[in-house]
Amino acid sequence: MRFEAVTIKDIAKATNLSASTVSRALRDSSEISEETKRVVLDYAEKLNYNPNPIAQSLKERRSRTIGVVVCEIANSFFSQTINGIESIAGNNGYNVIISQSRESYEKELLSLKYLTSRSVDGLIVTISTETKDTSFLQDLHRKGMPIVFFDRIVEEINTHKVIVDNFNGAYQATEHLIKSGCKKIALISNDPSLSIAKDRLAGYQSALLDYGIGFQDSMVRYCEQGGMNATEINTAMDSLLLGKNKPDGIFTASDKITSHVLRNLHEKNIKIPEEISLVGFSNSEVTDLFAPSLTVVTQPAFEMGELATKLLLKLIESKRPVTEFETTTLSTKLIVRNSSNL
Amino acid sequence: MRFEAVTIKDIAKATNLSASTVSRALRDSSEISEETKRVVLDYAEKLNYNPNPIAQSLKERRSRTIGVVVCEIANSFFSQTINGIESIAGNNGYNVIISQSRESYEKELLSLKYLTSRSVDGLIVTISTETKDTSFLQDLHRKGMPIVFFDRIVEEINTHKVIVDNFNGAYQATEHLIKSGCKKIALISNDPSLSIAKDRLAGYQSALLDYGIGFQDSMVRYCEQGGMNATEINTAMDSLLLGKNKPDGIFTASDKITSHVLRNLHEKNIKIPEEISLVGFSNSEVTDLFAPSLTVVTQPAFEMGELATKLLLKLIESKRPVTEFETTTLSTKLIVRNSSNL
DNA sequence: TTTTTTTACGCAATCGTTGCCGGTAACGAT
DNA sequence: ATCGTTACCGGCAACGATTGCGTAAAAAAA
Repeated sequence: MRFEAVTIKDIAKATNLSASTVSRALRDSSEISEETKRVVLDYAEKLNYNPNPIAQSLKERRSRTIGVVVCEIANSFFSQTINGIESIAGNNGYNVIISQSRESYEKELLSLKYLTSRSVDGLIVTISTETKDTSFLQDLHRKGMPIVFFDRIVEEINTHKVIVDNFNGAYQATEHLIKSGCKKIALISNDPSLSIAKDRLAGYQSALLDYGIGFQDSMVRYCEQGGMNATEINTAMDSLLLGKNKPDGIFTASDKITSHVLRNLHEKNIKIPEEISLVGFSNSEVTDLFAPSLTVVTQPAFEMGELATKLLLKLIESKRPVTEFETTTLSTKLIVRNSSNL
Repeated sequence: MRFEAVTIKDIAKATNLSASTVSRALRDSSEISEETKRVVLDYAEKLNYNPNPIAQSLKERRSRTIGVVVCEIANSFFSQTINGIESIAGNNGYNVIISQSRESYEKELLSLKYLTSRSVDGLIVTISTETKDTSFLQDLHRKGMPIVFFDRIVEEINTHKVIVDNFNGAYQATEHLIKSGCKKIALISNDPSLSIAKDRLAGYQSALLDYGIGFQDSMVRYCEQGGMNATEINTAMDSLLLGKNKPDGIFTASDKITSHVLRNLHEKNIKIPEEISLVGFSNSEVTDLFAPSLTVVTQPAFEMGELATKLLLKLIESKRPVTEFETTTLSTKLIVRNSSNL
């Protein structure tokens, strides 16, 4: 079944004018008499005419569509970002196609190929935890595809980027654990190849150093799949807790990891914060309801989405090739609750 | 800046063939010699040619795009549904444009107008809590736009629908509360004009009846904004708890309402389940981590999305107007945890 | 009245792709 | 030598909207 829309030709036939005149009348050209404009506009109104965006896209060689590649929609941080993206895009007449990588390099590549073959005008991307090879993105970038990275950025590609101060967010979280009395603080993070993982590790290390606690590699666990499956995190937890150097505080570096770790601690009947304090990155809106309520580092996800989109639109709508790029760093926020109380 | 793609004409020029021959060679037509095909395909491969979907859309008068209108992406139930939608759509070469109503009739209308003006081939819709007037949707449907409803369906429009057995889900939840010893069970639900609210109310009433507990209107509260703001729910809770007939069990009929009610009970320092038991619809993946862990009714959101998309594609790709429509009802699942323990 | 300017509109091409028709060369059959 | 067939390929038109260019008619200037 097909939905037949009104075209400019329908209006032309009905008004006994040419398509060009109708087009110009609709776009309020000065070459058309007021009289004719009124006739055309009235008729267009009556028939509920809408210009066919596909035809316009073909003519203008642009789709007014931006592609977004995130790891997972059903993740508070990303869904909030998408909210921000859609709000700005919508206000500027752009639509958004979202694609998920599910932390898989292969799916990410497929997503990117799909989006570019759908001729998007630009891309907003956060790379998957598996991604080591960014040559496809580099190719796209070289060929002139506007790209903005957020969250997990690709350092070697020079374009606009939107991130939070991951170093400082991690520093504050670790510092908070230290001030809460923790002496042996573990870090459970994403794959260390990710930009965010690097920065958060650095912040964690720096805080330990500043407070005279030595950094130990044995206190750090990396989740190569970014916490997509619980097993990975449970393994990390097991090895961490069964060792001789049992931590009294855990800093988790992502949304998924945080909730999985909390679940694991529950299963092990470990008291929080009495035995182990827990602080994690999380943008979930219900961490205050957790048992115990979670001390979290939150990111301004919505603003990040807005900003990334504004930057992308600037790239897309720029007349000449852009060579000056900016990396915007927003602030995280530490919300202290009961999983880390003194 | 613009991203210039390779076109059929580029290949035609380079191979000294006509555009039509190239087109046919690429589509493996029998009218083209194997020789020519190889030349064309090799060249296309080398240049990384992709057919321009916009031009194809214009030619074929279809966009291979489906529009989705949900209330909020950042809601577990809907993001899981979107997952299902994207998976089926992607596998069939369709892309998905998502639009949010944020429970506002006005935004819903704007979303629908936007999507249809972007010439989507079909729509997957769940209506907002504010929506009373569905004439716009009816118009679209009458004009032949394929539409599939899920979750909050529009009864008066005859098309495919995907829902869960809301009656039974509510019945089970209420029954469970009764069997847990609750005598005075409150219901906090969405606006009663919504199909799901009606069905869940009916299931709740029926369970009360079956177990010899009279239904009292005073035990029911409706949230006209669907729990988009906490105030509305807090007001409902205040009036419910301050009355002489204080409930000993609460059944919440949506994701958002459930977590807001839990938060409200915490603020009031009410012990769960000792003072009040709580059971609610929720598709959040972390309700097991709540304090206390929540007894919930979950919906197979992903499958609903998949199914809705399959049905929509069937509508879109049907040669003749479809007149026979089906309403598929999936099952909910009651997961008993500590917010309602005996 | 004649010439110039202005007004208002149509024609045709374009974007990339594809369906339809037509054309040509090669080859075998008559 | 002529005809018919087959295999291959090119040209044209169209999808819907836009735009440069051309032009008839009306208005203004001469």
